[in-house]
Amino acid sequence: MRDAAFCTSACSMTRAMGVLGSKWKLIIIVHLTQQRRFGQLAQRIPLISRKVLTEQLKELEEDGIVRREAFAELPPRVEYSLTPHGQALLPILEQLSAWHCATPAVTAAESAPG
Amino acid sequence: MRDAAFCTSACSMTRAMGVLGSKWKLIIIVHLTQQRRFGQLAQRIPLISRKVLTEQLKELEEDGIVRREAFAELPPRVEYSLTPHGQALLPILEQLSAWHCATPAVTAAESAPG
DNA sequence: CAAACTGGTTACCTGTTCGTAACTAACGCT
DNA sequence: AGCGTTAGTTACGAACAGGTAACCAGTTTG
Repeated sequence: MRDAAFCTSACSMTRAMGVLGSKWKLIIIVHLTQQRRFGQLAQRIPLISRKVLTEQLKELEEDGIVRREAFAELPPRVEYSLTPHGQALLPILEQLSAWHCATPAVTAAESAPG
Repeated sequence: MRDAAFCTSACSMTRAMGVLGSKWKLIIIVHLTQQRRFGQLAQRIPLISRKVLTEQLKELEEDGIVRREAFAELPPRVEYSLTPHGQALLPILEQLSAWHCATPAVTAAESAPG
């Protein structure tokens, strides 16, 4: 989802979420470090459908995060890669993954004392 | 949204998105560095409704990211703050905001050559 | 002729998210 | 008695996100 109202907010985190705030985009960006072909991405990203992958890649391309290269072949071969702007996200996403791996184990009982 | 299927994925970014992948959560976390009262948060976070704020704070509390403290007062006073686990997100979110501020200006025409 | 390949599109449907507006509780004040 | 305060709840409807399945194109192969 690209949220126009978010994108024009005075709050920079809100603007960032306006562009990246789909549940799939950060996942796709991370996977682009390992696969480039559309079909490979569709196979390797857990739980995603081709329809959503296509849509999200299109938005990422429009936002200058991803680059699309179509080769003049049949059957069609298209490869996606990160632009420098997209590459700049990678260290941040690695920290986010690491943050989540450091999540303390909590039981349901103690995580919601309220 | 908390997505159970995402939370059990083998991919760590997918698991992280299973917990944080709502469009509001990172925004709320950032705002908790400046406001603690529920009403202040509702006023200062752009575009959010009290219903969504309540729901998202509850999930953040359940996931050990946010701490809720209710004072024995009337009318009720409740303050929210980040747990150490939530605090650990802040440098990452600052980088995300900075990344977005560094977004190159693109016209619609040049951002979607495909 | 049919099948396979790839990347993408589309119609339809379901599930989720969200916003609105009204409501709740108990106290203090007028 | 009614109003204001705060934080939270709830019902309802709207909007959005997403999945499924079928379709498309052109070449190659059997």
